Amino acid sequence: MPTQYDPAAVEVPTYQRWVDAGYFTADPSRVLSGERKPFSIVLPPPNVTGNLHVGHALDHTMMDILARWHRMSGDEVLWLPGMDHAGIATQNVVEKQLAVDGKTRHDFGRELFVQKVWDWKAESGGAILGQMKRLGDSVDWSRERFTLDEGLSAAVQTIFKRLYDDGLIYRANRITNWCPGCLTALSDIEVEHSDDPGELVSIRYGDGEDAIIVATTRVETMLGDTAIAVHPDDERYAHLVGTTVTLPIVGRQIPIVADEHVDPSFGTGAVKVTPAHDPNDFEISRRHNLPALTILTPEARITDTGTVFDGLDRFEARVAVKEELRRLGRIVAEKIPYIHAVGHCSRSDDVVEPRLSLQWFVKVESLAKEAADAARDGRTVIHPPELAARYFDWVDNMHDWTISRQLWWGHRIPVWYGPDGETRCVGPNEEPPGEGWTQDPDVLDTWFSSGLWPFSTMGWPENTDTLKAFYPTSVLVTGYDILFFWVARMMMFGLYAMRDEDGRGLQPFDVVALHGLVRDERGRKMSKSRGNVVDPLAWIETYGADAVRFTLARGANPGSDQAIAAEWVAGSRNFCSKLFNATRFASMTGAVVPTGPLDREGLTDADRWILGALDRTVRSTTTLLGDFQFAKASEGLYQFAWNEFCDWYLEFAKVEVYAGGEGAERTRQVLGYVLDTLLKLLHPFVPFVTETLWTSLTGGESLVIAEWPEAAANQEDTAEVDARIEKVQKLVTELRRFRADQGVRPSQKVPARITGLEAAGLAGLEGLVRNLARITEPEEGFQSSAEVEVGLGTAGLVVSIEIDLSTTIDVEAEKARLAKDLAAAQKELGLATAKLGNTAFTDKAPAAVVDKIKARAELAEADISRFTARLEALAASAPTGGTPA
RNA sequence: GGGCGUGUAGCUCAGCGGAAGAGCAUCUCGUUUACACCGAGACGGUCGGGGGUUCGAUCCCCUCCGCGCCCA
Repeated sequence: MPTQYDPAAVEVPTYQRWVDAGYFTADPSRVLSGERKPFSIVLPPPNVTGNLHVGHALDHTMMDILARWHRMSGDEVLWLPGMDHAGIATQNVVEKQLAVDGKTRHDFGRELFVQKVWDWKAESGGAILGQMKRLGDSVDWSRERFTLDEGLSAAVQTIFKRLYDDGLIYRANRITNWCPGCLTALSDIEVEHSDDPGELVSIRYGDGEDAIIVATTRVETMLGDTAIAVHPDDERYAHLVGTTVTLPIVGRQIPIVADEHVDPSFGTGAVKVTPAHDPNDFEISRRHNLPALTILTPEARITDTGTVFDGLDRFEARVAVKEELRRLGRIVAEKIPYIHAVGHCSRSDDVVEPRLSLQWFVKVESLAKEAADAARDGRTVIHPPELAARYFDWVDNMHDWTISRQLWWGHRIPVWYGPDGETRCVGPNEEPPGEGWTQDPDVLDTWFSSGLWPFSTMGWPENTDTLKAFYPTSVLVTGYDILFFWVARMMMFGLYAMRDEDGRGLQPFDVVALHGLVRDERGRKMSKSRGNVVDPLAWIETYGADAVRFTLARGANPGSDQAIAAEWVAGSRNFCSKLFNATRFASMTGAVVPTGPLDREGLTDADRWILGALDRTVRSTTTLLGDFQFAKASEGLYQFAWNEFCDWYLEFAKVEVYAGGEGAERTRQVLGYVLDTLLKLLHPFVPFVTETLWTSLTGGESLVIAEWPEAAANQEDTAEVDARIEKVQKLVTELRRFRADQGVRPSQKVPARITGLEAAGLAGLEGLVRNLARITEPEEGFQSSAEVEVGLGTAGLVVSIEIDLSTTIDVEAEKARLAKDLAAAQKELGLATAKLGNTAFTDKAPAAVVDKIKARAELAEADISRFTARLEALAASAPTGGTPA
């Protein structure tokens, strides 16, 4: 057996073995028959163009931990994978390829272009699925879905028709977020705001007493102004309301109107009104019957203004119009730079232009209310609860959702227009109308289809066994940053489409478990421009998937961000190696995993101590996983495995095993039992290394289908045993400290006489102390050169060890050691005495607390007198050196 | 501007009314037959500042300062 674990050699074949064995395939019949409880997760569908980034790695690790834990706990687990078609992103990818040959999608026509996108998807799309396998995702590949596949497309058409017939989908001319790069409308959540430097230009309209000054960051839009608005109570402008003013450059007369929504305290209190290019202005125009003049083409070039600026790009026009206004003496002030929030397209990063256009919308009011209610009444629990406010903030203030996109790649809107202006929405099983009718050219927002994901993937609108067994899903795991993207959409559609027997909406998930962002090692957000993006696959190659998973799990505190760095992944790799070596040792010493429950008769204190700690770990791990506390669960397992099992128990076990006999046999069983249980507990976190070690240790088929451990039913109270082992640890640690201070090499054995063990209740544990502290029995000619006294937590309870170093001791080092201990004890005594001298404390504090402080004071006093005596003895006996050997 | 978080050892984070914790980093010693991807030991913190409540505050309240996120 090698001394180091090599993840690269085992991970890929191990994963393939799991898939081939069918461990991840869900069987709804076992749920419907009542044999097993269901546990289901739908994977928030990644983008078909995407690659696994470290945020996915965290998300997937959490889901996989839950899936594997529930599978081992005897639930029927469905973890359903798939991808979304990512309308804009995917179309952009293929259009970029065409652009290399100087072609556009229009050169091919709609049908041919869409075929090219499918070709691309077949060849290079979905790389992320292979990357999920590397990470170890235990998803049911037999149920993989794609938002644009046949079944899901039928689901989209079905729900569209239902919403349309219910009056929840409508078409209207509205101001929408328009991306001049992608040439499509966007929904609110596809717009990202950033504080960008721009300029705030103040322009004077009119002259003399009738002059009115407005400020804007988009000077070119003045060409489309159709009014000036002021607040009705604003006395500064009262005399102007109802009059008109000449629009500079254009020469058009525009009215001055009074509108409640103008903020009189902002700027000059007057605003220019450009109805076709600003949502607020559009509202004002509707209230005052103002015309809306579209002055920008879809590509954001000036158009239809009748000025020399027609044809200019918006940013060129911004400069040119300002210069012309300056020439006309209309510029009164400029603030440069002026930092303000600017919306960018989340796909292309182009500055989004508010633009009046005819689009399809979902009327969200009733849907959003349902989505909020389901969370408020606990049908869906948001975890951690402090993030629920964020969810409510969003669903309570949602605007109607723009669902049409001017793209070709996606679900085409199933609405047809007749020769006489008729409109007909076509359901999934209906024939489209014939001659003379044309279908709406637009497609639906990708999230319209991903909103159906929790049930469309299970076969909806058919009432399949999968749906019956696994909907509502148990938990949705996702980052708080996309709470709006996934959760709100899926909640709205799930509650609308899925109903229980009473016709009540059925929530898509029982729990929404939110995690934070993965940041770089200094806590900064990862970004391409900063160059601090980490590639989880590179880390998987270097350190193994288990190491990446364990690092992410260990940092995953609910709802909060985590930092990650390569050296921490290396630490997790080291942990996997530690497990490997512990198992290696256990195998070499002949550890056996008991087939039934462990026989707890005749066990040593060390055995009972580790079993007690193991039981606590089983209990806490199970509880913490149920509460999505991945960080604490991982940390607890790490501490148990490394600091208790490896650092102490294995050393105790060596003493017993090397002694041979019956005790050795029992220890081998305990070793096997603890390791078997530990590997099971760790399997959801680090599936590959645990699988490798467990199958080799036990000869079992697979940990994937092994049974999740339960804490011993009649667990004995190990408090006394724990106290004894703690004392042993204290003795060993103090002796090691003395040795280190005296410069005695760890491997060097030194003779020593121990007294007081029996009084401390440690009579049977001398062997452990001697072996771990590397001290031997005193032999002939034994001469103590130093005495170490170790206090064991109670005043007067002291074990003394006389050590024969067979050389002079380093008196200065020993003095320093004692002085340090003395100072600590004195500080302790000072604090305790002060408290006890305070009658307010002794009167009001609980008796148990007062007693505890009294005990501490006594212990400190005892320590002080002991340390003082020893220091005095040192000073008297050896002022210049040590005692001759 | 509104809201939500957050500030604890050099770094990343737990703890959140009764003796300051972990991992990593640093320093010293060490090839002792599971492991140098290791072992043993050590160093390191007026728990952002200031008030208040309490017998007692890192923990509760107020306030100020710093940082982050979301929404306008």
